[in-house]
Amino acid sequence: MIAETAREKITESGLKFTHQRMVVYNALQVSADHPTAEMVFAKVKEANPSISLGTVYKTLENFVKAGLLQKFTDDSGVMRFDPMLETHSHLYCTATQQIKDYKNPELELLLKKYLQANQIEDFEVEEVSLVIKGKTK
Amino acid sequence: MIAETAREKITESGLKFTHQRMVVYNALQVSADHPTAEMVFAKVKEANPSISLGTVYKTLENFVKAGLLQKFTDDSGVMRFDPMLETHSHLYCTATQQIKDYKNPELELLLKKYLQANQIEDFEVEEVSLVIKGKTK
DNA sequence: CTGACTGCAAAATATTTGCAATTCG
DNA sequence: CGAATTGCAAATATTTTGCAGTCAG
Repeated sequence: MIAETAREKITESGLKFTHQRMVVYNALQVSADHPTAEMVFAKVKEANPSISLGTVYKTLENFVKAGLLQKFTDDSGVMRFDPMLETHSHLYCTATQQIKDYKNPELELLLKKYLQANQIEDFEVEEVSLVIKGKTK
Repeated sequence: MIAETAREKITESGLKFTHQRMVVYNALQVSADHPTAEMVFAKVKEANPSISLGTVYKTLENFVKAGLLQKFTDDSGVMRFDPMLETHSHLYCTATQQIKDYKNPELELLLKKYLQANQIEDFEVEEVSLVIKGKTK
């Protein structure tokens, strides 16, 4: 049951479980795009009309800190939230501005190995973020 | 002479040459970090105290459109401007939030070749943007 | 019961826009 | 001269913050 998964994940991560957090959590799990705070707010209002935008912002920020979400900013400077936690790349369509996840362990390994073999001067690599820009066919 | 180079580059790119554009252009050429519009404004005011922030924004945007600069947004959603036009990666220090250019043709070629050999379904790659996160030693 | 969370509104930040005055070619 | 550019201020957009009231544990 999806409500149960949400409750587990939220409490496991050390956060208090609330109705607002549950609907925000569920909205993100089913999102294919990488929604902005406003997009999450719009979607979540259907299930919980009294939720406020400020709460959505705070909730998303708390989820990121708790490790339930990742966030990044898109080319126009707006924050995007991503429920995929494993290492992955992003495909950015320069025509439609859509952002899709692209998971390719082989590519990730290739990069990781290269950076291990070829140390960068005065820099200790923690993680790598790859954005592939192009057009959806 | 630096003023001459600026004039050439600006006019060659099809833009009208103005004093404001010259100082903005020169400020970026000598910048090592990837300045924000505000940072450019602060630096440029020394050479041209009457310049306005709006003009700096418009100038930077025009330069990007004309192909004289690249821009991207950092993790906090602020726009950064980069005078390096060739393909390159960025080193992002998670401790100091500093962003440095990292040019490595071998790595770029490796990525390019991999993506050529392994086509992504329904997607035509145009360019690749790599951000390496970690800590400056 | 108590600290954490919510809703609301105001504030802070970053960027864009409109327009009259000015400047480049 | 005419079109493009500038400076300034007001408008937008996004995100953060403060605080009084509410709720989960």
